[in-house]
Amino acid sequence: MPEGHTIHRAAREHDKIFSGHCLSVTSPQGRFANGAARLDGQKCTGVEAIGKHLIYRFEDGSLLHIHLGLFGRIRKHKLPLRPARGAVRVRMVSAMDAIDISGPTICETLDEPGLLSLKQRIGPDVLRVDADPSRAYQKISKSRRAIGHLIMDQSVMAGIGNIYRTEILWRQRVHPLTRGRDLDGATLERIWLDARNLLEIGVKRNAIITVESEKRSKGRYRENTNIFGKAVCPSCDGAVSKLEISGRRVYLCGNCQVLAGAN
DNA sequence: AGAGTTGTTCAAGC
DNA sequence: AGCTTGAACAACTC
Repeated sequence: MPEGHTIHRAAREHDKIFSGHCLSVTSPQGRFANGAARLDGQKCTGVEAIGKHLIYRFEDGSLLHIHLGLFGRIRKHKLPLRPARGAVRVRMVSAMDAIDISGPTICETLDEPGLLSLKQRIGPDVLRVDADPSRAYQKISKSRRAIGHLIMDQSVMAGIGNIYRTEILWRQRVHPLTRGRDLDGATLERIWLDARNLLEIGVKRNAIITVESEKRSKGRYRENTNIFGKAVCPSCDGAVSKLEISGRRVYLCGNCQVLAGAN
């Protein structure tokens, strides 16, 4: 489920509803919720997203570290609560609100040094105001690997997942197989800014929306993309082709996206 | 029912 | 060293 926007949206929402409140923290399915018992009954002091990682802080200094992986989900519930449905690993309940977390690949308590090492191995996060994109630009311009790989590599820059990768490169007319070192600084900056722009829209809308003029459909959240999962390029009407990069599918338009520096 | 998936890490081999 | 590949894991949808 999650690209970076999902996690940042959750962090903002959970910070609002949980900060300053005592939480009941339980682990209905036991497995995985390493250290959860120690958090039970404590006051939450803040929630933060770092790339696709979520950090909940508690008053005794404990940190709960969550990564949803490919299948993890967070569901918000109304009180009174019903018993957890499905494989819920952690449930957090305040006087007003509750969430269930299912399927995380990481669910553990962390100390400050652990958080520091997490922050150090993650690249600048496009959704964080304290991000330093030049760290990403430097890595990319030294690499001969495909830009389609690099922008989704969380140690290069954090937040982009498989759908945004396709959409950003199409919007910026960059061929996903272009080597990092063959892209100029201006292009890298366009990629960064577009990523931030799109993910921020994702946070607000709770959906991946990458098309320019979207009619605000009432009711349901709906994903709306240009070429991800599409057969025809909306810009030139040419056929969309498919590639695999970093083991995941990438869509591209061979007319619109230029392979720079091929030689 | 079985394949597919908005992710990541690790190990082994080149 | 850097890059690639494959496996493992997770929970749900169609």
